[in-house]
Amino acid sequence: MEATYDPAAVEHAAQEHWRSLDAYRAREHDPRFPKGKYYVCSMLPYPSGKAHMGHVRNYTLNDVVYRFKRSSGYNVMSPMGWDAFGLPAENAAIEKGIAPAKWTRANIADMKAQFAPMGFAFDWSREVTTCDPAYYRWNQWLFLKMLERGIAYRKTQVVNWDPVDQTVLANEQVVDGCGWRSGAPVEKREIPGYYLAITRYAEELLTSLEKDLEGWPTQVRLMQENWIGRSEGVRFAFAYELEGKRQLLWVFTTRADTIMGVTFVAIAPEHPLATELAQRELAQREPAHAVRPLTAFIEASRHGGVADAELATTEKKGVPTGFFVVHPLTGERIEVWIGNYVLMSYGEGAVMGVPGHDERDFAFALQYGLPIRQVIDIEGREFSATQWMPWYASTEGSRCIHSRSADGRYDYDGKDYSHAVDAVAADLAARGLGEKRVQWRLRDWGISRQRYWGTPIPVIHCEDCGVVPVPEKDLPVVLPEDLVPDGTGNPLAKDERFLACTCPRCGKPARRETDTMDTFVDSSWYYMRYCCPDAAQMVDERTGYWMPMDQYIGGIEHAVLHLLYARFWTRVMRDFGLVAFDEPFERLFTQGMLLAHCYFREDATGRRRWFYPAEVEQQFDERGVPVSAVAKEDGRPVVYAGIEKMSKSKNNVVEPRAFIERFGADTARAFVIFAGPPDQSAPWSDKSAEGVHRFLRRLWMFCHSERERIAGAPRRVPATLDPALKRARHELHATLQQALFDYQRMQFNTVVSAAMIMLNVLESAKALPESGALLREGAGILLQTLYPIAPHITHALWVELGLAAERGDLLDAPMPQPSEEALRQEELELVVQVNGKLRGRVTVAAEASEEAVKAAALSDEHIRKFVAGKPVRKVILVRGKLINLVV
RNA sequence: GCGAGAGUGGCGGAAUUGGUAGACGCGCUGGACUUAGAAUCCAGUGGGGCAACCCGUGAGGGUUCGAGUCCCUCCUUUCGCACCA
Repeated sequence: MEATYDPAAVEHAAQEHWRSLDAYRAREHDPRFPKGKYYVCSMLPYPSGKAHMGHVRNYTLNDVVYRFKRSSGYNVMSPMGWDAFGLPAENAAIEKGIAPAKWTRANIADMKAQFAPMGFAFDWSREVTTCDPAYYRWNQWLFLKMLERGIAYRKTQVVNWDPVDQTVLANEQVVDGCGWRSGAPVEKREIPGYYLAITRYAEELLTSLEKDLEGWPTQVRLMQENWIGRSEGVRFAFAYELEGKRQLLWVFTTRADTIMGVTFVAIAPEHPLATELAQRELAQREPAHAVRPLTAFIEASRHGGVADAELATTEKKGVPTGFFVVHPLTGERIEVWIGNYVLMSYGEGAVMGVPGHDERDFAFALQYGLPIRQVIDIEGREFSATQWMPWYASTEGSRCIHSRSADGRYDYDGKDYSHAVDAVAADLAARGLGEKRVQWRLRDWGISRQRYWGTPIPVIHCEDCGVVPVPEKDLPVVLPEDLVPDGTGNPLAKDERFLACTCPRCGKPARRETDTMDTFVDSSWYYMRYCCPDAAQMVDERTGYWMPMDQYIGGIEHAVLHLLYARFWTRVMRDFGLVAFDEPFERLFTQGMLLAHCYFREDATGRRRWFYPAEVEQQFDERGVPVSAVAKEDGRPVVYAGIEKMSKSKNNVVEPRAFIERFGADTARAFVIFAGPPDQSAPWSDKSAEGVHRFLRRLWMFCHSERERIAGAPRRVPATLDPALKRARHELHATLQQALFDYQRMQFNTVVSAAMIMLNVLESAKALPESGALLREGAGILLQTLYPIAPHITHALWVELGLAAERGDLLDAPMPQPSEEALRQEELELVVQVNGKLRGRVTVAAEASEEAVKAAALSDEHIRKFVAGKPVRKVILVRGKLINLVV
């Protein structure tokens, strides 16, 4: 055994050992594991080409779960793959002139090589790469199935359009109303595309959140709940006449109790009625240069961002149409306005305007001088038509007032919120003008992208037959991999080889669809493909064995996108009989980000130069308070800018390679685990990481120096021990108990602490006489406790101490359990409180009665001083902890 | 604006159910070993006080024998949603 710890050699040897065993290959129904399957998986990475410490943290968490569960007797499977389609590859192509396929595949190879030294227990035989035709053909296949059943459908809808890049942009890609790449003002445009009917599953996706996902963080469940956004209300109509025909203008409201307070109706600029009225305006107001307010307003709202946050802060604007509809209950004539605050995509794209009891309507009415009526009263509070008060919109303790129609037919005065809503809904229903209705915020999932690097949507456009699905036998529709996008539109649209095809229905020449699928389609089911990567179908019975996944690990940023789509996709697969479960992820763990310190120096022009943390030396005063930081290169000061998310622009992305070369993967792994609770963000710190390295080195030294004694020691700890040895053993087992509890609840940072405590205990016990057996037992417990976090060094020491020969490979050695006997104590030290304040300690027999403990406490002179002869009114004894004397 | 979470030493963070606040580590101080440094080891390290002791978990109140933990009010902060009718 080497006297000094050499991480590179140790890690290389351990990895070679496990590679030779093909140790991480998971097999269905493996008889070696009595407890059955356990599927743990991390969200698959995008192959950017650069591995950073954040990856190390994420996959170490995954790996700790893998190893702990395997040591606990489970047949564990932990796969890995690549989210290989997407925009960054196209941008790299534009920048460097490389085909996205080539760039992506090179990155995958690179990243895989960078992950290798970390020693993660991935079953690479199950690797999935989403840009492989063998994978994405099943995206296409299921899409065709959905098309058949109407779950996928084609429609034309308003989207964000970048006029320079010639593509649709997602809401997140619109920055200040402009395209994030081109900088051009984004337009709203009606574009045909494919949608998946996720709203059909809205109810189920919502109720399942509470029913089936106890293993998910409440935060994520809440986010999904809000995203799905169920609201109960009333859908009703205002009647109107246009060109001699009676028509209905539908609106949705959750406040039907305020229907008597309607003073206007507002419709979205994209509302069909707005379009129609604008056309009438065009027809009426010749010549062409005449002022046409409706057309102008609609046109203006077409520009400008549609990002929701931006809309929320935009001033409320509108235009009166001069067109009137009839209030369904009062018969009043109500003017229709076009309002920029009405969303076409929610409800009916039209709302009743009740300025008295809706803050937005209030602001709108105030701006345009529309009447404001109070129809709700709360405990007689004063209502002002010039000043909005939050209680105006309250439903709590509300009563309807001034809510009688002129003819007396409808009267809600005195009714509270829910009775009024019921009555209004019934009255509307009786007239055939409305009914109660549940409205969802969730919208169908638009999956068409005018992008090259994605799954081709398998449809063909024929002049005669229209849109024709590609027949199943012709799948996959393979994406040509040699195209290099140049930033202007979709290169597929210019590629004749791809475009040209024949119509499957009539055989005439036709054109292929050039839109590709949203990459969230790829990530909606890859974790099922891991179970059967070579299957000739989308999934097979092996998926039934591994799924649902036992533990999913990933970032919270996917709370409403990927995690919602995957739940939806799973249900679609279930309804097609492909799988037999509703929810894909039994338990979800959202890991925190890894942050890093950042430092900069400003030059004369105010430009900041950011220093990589390792280039900076932090200086402290005599109390340990940081006072200044200097650059190592010139010793001159730099400005400390705090702890931030790792980013290229702040030059604080810590790359694992150099660190691992110096300190080893075990140190990197143990530090990212030790740095803080796994579900919270934690800062990377070179100094602290070195502290963890020191611990591993001490562990190595300890095993090296005690190796002979341990090897020659009895395998069982003697039944009777010296008090000092007994205390040490007690602490060892109590710490183990704590560590096992922390593993269960995924609080791995304190497991590292536990291992450190164990080493401290052993270090002080080694000098005690007859400590050999205890050291042997303790070293075994320590190595097994630490193993899931730092597998290489523990494996090496396990072998060196002869424990492998005795108990087999560390991989499958069962986790030790604390011994009852070691945990039992004959004597306990109790804390003595007087009136709840700590005043001393007494040592008593474990079974001592309350009276005995009290007597022992009172016999202590120090404690008597605080009791000061006063009568003890009450004694509270907490077994094994403390006694409190109340005087 | 709405919703959720978090505020503990110089720093990262501990403290299963209300029961010894600050585990473990970093940093810092002193010492040992070294020609010297690095490394390592030993001791100390919440604040105040010579001491007995007092004060301390964002602020203020409350419940309790006892509160970092429970309740109320407020402040700060992070995250999510954001004209959803």
